[in-house]
Amino acid sequence: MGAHAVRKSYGQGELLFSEGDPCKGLHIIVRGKLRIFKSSASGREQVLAVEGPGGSVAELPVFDGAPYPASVSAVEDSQILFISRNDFRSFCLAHPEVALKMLAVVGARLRRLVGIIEELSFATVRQRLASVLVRLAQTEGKRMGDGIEIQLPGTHQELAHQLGTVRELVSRNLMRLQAEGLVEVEARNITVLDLPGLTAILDSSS
Amino acid sequence: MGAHAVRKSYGQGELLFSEGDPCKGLHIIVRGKLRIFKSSASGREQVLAVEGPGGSVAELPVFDGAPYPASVSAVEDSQILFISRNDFRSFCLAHPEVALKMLAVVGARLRRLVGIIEELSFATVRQRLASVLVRLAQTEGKRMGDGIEIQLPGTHQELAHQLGTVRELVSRNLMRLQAEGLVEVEARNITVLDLPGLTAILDSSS
DNA sequence: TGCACGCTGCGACTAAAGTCACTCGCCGGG
DNA sequence: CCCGGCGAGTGACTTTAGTCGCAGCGTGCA
Repeated sequence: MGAHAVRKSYGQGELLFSEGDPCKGLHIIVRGKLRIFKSSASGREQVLAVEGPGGSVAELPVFDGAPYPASVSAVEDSQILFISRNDFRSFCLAHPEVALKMLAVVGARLRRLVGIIEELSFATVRQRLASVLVRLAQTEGKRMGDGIEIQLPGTHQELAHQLGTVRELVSRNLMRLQAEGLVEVEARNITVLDLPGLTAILDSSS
Repeated sequence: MGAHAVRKSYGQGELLFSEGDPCKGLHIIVRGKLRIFKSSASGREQVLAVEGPGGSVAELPVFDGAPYPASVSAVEDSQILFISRNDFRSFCLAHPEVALKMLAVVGARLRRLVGIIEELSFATVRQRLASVLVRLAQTEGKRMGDGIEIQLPGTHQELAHQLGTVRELVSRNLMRLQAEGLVEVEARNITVLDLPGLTAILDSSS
């Protein structure tokens, strides 16, 4: 009866499973950070979500039994709680409020995916980049004398994967924002000098 | 106690609700066809899904109470069964298996969204177009002497919205496929002459 | 009959995205 | 100390996407 959970550990960069693999069960993050992503034949990647402690991964195939629609890897060393498909199903049937909770979680993920679709089909790389910079500035930005200091979560390559583009465009667009006086770039540390100006980029139709 | 459902009717093109509206409840399609879509400031649209009879719409905000993430309009005259948010919630709590069913439905939608993201970030307009042609040929295509006859579900404009692009590109790419001898275009009726060739477009990395 | 409107086909153009091929600087291991 | 690898910057180029403006065509309706 007690949820039969198994503890698992993954090292940085390790793959939990790949797109297309049959679904074994639900993964809950105890410690660390996971990256859900799609990869293309030509080596490109598109990150769908990054989940931290308390988050879960692969909720959906648990319910329809179909294979995983995307791959998941560990961004950093992580500890995972694993619950098999059947155990979780019966747990949901016994506790309907848990099922509703799951619906809320899946709903939130759905919203984020819709957001990604919106950005991919309506926004330029420049706008998407500005978008993450604004988000970073608003959440983990440190107010300094001359602006807000933020720091990129990973390499340009990784950021490119999140934006659905390539490294060079990230680099170039960052430089362009700097040339326009909106930000100051020093490697991975960025100072946002003109947040309103940066925000204005988000809804410029031209 | 019995699920308090209301019948509603919508004419062709009518809007059921817009992105950002507060969520009232769940919509189930009795007859007709609904289109879930996002629209941008500059008038562009991206179709997220088209649902037919038996399908439902706006499942997710029912559970988290947040506003609708996208807009929904009727593609053709439609009859809808509407269930208010609270009625449906309590119904789910009383019948856990219904909640699980909903999870499966939402899961399927999630899968489709992931598919859209994949196409948007990895595939060209040409490939996406070829993709829908192949899908149409495989589902509702009529085998004729010289090929498979299919017919576009709507105008080029509408198809463009589904592909996340503009009318002209649909027109041009169709013409190009014709020039290459893969299809024959006569207005909205298309004859697929070389299905393997068309399929080959889908995974050409260059 | 003919006019208006919606759908489609182009041509020419601009802009954005992506590719290739390199250079440079930094850091860590041999 | 030198080397190798990785991340980053950059110029030049190709390809794809998107924009603008307009012409042709059919259908329906006055």
